[in-house]
Amino acid sequence: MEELKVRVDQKKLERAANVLKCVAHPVRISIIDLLEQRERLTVSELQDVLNIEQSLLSHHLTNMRDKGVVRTQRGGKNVYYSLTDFTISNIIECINGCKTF
Amino acid sequence: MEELKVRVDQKKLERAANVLKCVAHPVRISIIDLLEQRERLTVSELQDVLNIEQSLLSHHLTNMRDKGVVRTQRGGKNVYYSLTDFTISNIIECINGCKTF
DNA sequence: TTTATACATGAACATGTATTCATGTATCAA
DNA sequence: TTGATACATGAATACATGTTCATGTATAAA
Repeated sequence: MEELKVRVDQKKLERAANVLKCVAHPVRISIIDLLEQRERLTVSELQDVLNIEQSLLSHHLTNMRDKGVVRTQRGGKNVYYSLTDFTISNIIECINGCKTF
Repeated sequence: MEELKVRVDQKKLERAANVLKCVAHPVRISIIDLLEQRERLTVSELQDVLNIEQSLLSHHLTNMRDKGVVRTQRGGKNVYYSLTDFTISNIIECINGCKTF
């Protein structure tokens, strides 16, 4: 019997859980998917595609920003959102790779 | 301007979100990590490593089972848990791969 | 057939999350 | 400076989730 223990430390576990929680929503997955296709998008552009209330979208984006999943950059009247770390999009591919789901 | 749209259909989005929600918890990530190391583990074995109340662990496991992340097999007094789809463990690697977190 | 072991379940509670609505702020153009 | 556009914020509500505690059930051994 070899030693059995959790190989991820507590802090990392919590950060990972937070990121995953942030990703774990249809709208937010969609946002990631869209930002994978275009490096940066304005809220309006996202809204056009997602067809949800401006305020709700804004809340989701703020959430994602707070958790470091996206970052923003103002350009005139627009605010451009982009993925902080492109690797995040792999997570969705991982899920898609799981045939069971 | 090329066409921009969400490339994942609604049902898949919801299933993905559910799986991710299920994974998005320190205890449950730990369970996945452990089941990656040993194909199957009993509740007691998990409990020994995780150091949480039996009932709480059982709730987490039931949760994971309901969402298809793990499956069970009884062996005498024990119930063995294992990953339904080993691919799920990639998610943790994905997270680890994201340097931002 | 009782007792112990291993695990599951349900109620109850606290806390967290999603959504809506109303309102606020920044930027630009007139 | 006013108005329009683009976006953010906060309060309120509804709903979901995490945790504990008490109790229930299955299996095996005595």
